[in-house]
Amino acid sequence: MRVTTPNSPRPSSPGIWDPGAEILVDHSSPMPLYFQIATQLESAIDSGALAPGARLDNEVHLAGRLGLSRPTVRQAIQMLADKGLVVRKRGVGTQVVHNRVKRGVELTSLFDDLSALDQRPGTRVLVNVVEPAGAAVARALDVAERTEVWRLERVRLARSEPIARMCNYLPADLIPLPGDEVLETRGLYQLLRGAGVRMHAARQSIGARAASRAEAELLGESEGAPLLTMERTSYTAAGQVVEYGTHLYRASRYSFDFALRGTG
Amino acid sequence: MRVTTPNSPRPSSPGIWDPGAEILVDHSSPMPLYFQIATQLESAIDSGALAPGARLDNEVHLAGRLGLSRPTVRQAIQMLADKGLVVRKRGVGTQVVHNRVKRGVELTSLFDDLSALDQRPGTRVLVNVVEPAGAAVARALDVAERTEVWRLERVRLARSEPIARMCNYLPADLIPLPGDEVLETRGLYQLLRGAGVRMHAARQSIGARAASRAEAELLGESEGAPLLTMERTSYTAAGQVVEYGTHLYRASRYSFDFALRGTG
DNA sequence: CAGTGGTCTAGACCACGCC
DNA sequence: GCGTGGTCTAGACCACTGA
Repeated sequence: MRVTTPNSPRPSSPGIWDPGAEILVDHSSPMPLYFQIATQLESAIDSGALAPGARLDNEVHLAGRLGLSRPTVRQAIQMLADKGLVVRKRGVGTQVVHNRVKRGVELTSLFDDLSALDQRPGTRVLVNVVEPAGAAVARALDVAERTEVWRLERVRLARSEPIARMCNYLPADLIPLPGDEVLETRGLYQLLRGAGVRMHAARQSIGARAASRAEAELLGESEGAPLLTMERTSYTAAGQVVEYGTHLYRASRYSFDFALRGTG
Repeated sequence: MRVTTPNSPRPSSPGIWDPGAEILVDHSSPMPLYFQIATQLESAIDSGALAPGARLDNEVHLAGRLGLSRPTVRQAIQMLADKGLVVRKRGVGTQVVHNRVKRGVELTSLFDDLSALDQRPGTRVLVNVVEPAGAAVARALDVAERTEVWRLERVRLARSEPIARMCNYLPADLIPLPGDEVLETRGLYQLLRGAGVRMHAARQSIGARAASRAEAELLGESEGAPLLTMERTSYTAAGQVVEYGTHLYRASRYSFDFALRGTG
């Protein structure tokens, strides 16, 4: 997608990186133009071609150079501003942020997180059944009581050591039920994404408590050790519940890192 | 800002609430038009006038009724969609979400949270000094070592019971240093907002550990009790560090609830 | 098929920050 | 003053949905 042009035909002012030279738009692509621009600018920032503090070419120039209207270019840059990658200041310009806030691990799964950290994630499947929903689960999934739901209970391993115990409930008709062997090599969110289920939002609650004897044994901790608890309900864009889960993490081995944005 | 008109002059189609009848825009106001619209629509949703599932008037009609262009109206509705209050579907329309995800407690302070819950928050100030930054604090605040920083240590109370111990570091020149008595009645974020400091993003890490003897005593727990730990760095829109804090919460009395949005 | 949101254009004026 | 982003207009065509 990104094309590098080592020498700009006309050097721009010192300190101002000229994105026009490295951005190409494809009018025949189904991908929106503003998205094409944003993607390429983001790549430039990720790769360091656009270093922190670098000023972007201004909207009007960039639009002219790309042969696009200003609103389109503006929409692209706004995407980056919303992500916190650049800062816009009226009368000044747009700059790549200095102190980049780590990309929020929003709506990712533990499996993804561990994969990204090269922690060799593994899974032990304890329960993988379809059963009628009890009252609490029915309320959480927003379905009628005794509706068939998919119940999943797993232990997550990293480098062969237990990290978490995860209990999940999902609508039974959401995706074809995978066998245990599939669940052992793929995260739940990975499976959902693969089946075209797209998460859009989630409600999450994080707390802590002391480990019971059984929990301690399962996770390789001692009784009374602090555990992180996480309860999460995930939704599609249409507001349908995708998944309800209650997870238990060893506090000695895991913490939740994330980025927040905007004052609401 | 919002004006209620009890009787619509011309009843709209059944099931479709006609926002045009209740929305007024003021072209002379310094508040952007799209923001005026979004605010009033949000009020209608909050108040229940726009019930979950209700369809909004479409963009073109609404624009015509308000005497505005479609992009302006669209920007307003997009704000609500970004907040997760409405769902937009091409070929269908815009609906108020059924399963409303609780407003994320993004970048709020514990004091705000407790105030909102009517928990009668209080504060005991343990430390309130300006001192030279050590290596770790200097790195966290992104300032030179031995720069003067404001150090704050407090115990947060709710209904006169201790809930958390909070340690914060801030650039000393950010706001005039308040006396202890001010800190006892106002949250830190409240003070910062009042001084015009606007938080834009934060990096946060939540974990858990067992209470030491001193911590247990301070918080009214027993030694070894599980505590939630939170470490946070807050930034302005320009990427400057506003505050670095390490907090300790009684797990028996507090949990972090928040909403996540978008798949990143 | 008609209706909806998604995208895009080619301009315009304004408010703000800096010089 | 001048350049910047912030806002706004009045159209346009397209893709998708549902009847």
